Amino acid sequence: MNYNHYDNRYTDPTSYRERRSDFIGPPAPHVGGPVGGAPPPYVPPYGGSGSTVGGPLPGSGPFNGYPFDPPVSRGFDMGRGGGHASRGPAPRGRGSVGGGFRSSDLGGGRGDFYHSNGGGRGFDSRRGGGGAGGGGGRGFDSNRGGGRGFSSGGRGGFGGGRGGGRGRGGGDNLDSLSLPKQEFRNLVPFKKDFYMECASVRAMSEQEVMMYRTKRDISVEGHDVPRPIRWFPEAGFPAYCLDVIAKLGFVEPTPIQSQGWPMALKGRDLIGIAETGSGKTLAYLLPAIVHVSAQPKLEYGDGPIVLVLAPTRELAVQIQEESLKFGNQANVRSICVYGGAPKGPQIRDLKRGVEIVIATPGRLIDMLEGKHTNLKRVTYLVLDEADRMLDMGFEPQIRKIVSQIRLDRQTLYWSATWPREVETLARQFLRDAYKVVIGSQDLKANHSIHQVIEVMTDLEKYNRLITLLKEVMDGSKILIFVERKKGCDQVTRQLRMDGWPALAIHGDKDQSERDWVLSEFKSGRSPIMIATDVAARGLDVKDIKCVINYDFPTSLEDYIHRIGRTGRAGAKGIAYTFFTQSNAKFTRELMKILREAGQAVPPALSAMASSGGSNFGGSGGNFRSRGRGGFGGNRSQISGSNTIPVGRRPW
DNA sequence: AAAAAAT
Repeated sequence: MNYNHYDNRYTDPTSYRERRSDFIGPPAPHVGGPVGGAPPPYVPPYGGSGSTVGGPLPGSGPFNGYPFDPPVSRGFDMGRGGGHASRGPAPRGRGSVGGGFRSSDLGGGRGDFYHSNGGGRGFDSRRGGGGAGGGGGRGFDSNRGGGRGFSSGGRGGFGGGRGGGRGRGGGDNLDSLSLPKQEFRNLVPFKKDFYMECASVRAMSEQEVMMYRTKRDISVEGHDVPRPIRWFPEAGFPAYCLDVIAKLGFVEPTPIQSQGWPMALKGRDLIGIAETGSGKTLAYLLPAIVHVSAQPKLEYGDGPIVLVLAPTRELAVQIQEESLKFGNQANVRSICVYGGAPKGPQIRDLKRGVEIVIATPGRLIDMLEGKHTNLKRVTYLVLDEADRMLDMGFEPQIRKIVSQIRLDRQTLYWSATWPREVETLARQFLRDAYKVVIGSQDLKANHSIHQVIEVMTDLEKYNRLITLLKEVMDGSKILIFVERKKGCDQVTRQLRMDGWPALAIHGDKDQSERDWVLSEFKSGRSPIMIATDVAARGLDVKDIKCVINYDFPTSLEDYIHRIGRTGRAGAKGIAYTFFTQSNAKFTRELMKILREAGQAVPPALSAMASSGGSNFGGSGGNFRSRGRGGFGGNRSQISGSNTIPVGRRPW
């Protein structure tokens, strides 16, 4: 139990409960709204009268008693407006962290995948059969060739993909010095194909299979694709898993599950793309449990068998919670390894031996460097939010981690968004993968979310937020996204000043505060959460009524993920988005998303599209979106130049 | 022109 992320509460001088009551006040006949109880009609709280849900205590000012009152020095400044004014060098919160792993460290000329055109990486050599470790490569190929002859595919391994005359000089030291090169010789073979097609599935005609897939919008790629299963028992999971599924109240597999499970159980690599809230986590966790159960028991000193990587700590924790529901059996323990929490308990748990590790990359690398665990026994690797994990900031870390894992592993990628550019990079870590996409691969929002776009200026945002909250607020959960940490604190502070029960979460806050804020939000005790993109992906909070994009996100993928915090598991949701002139470059693509989802396109928005999508807000636009939106598409792409990053979406 | 991820 020591690995529980709430541990820090118990080590705090003030207990969690004390702090809570400090904020909310006594369970309260005298406070207007009982915090946890049935939500009364929300009384917009101007004037800080005591009559608010979880609002300020009687007689207390804003922030009074908020246990994580942000110090003013954090730039928690009350002035609003002028949001985009400051252009100084953004103070990097975690400068030291950032420094170590950026792609620039990987040596000259490499470029991240968004820029891959310039890099000359020779991706394709991999498929051609060989690549032969690419000169100074890492020697994976030789390892492979020597011993096992696992899979005769012409897979060049990493070497092939990367070598390409790049001369990985200095940059690579980072990998080789801090982590010993993994030894892949004489690996014990392992089993990864567990799939036995159920008779009722085999009985389906090709026709029926096709119809089933069409009806559920399932498209598949790869050779030897298994048929979808239609009911939980057809997957062949252990009985106790089916019990849990029944207890959770699931009736029928979601499309990603019905096609993804047989694929994953066959032991094959997989790219699984399905909309937010459609059950991707279970799509990989249950096969993981089957996988683990078939492996020899862990021995002393062994690392995990299953490794799940996630982009934020909260998401990692959530995945572990999910896996705990199923992993009650002694042979599938799971722990979560992530930053911001004390290392000691994590180290202890790792050393004790654990089958499933769910981790954020940084802390896992830390653990590997400290030799507290190893990845020699990992045979089932999951990248959740895979496109995010392969994004610039993460890719080097992923590369480093994956280089420690045997090549004949099973690798699975999952996300709701899958930009085409990511696939080439992604396939470097896969072999002979299936791909299953629910719906089209184009950017697509969950259709049970009602999307409302409101065009306005920056100066109008706050007032509109207040009127919107008055309209919407009935005590249920509202998640507000802002672009930056500073703005996150500002909006939160202002809302609290105005008496709204709002808490902020972002990456500059202590993990203990992040945990606390999220739990307050989840429980509904604090029904308004203001967040940066730390909360954009994966988080599954029950009954979020409404998402508000106070600031438009920096990519449309993020837009999809953010609004996907509502409308989960078949529920309806609503998402309001404040859209300003400075977001004009997203106009066309956003309209496409709206149309696809059958949502109204407000005239003010279409007007922005026809007015030319002018996009010169200061310094020239975000390279990631260049070439994708507005009319500016081809405008400024100097083709062939390595100095101008190639946009994420070349069409 | 952001955020996130190790200390």
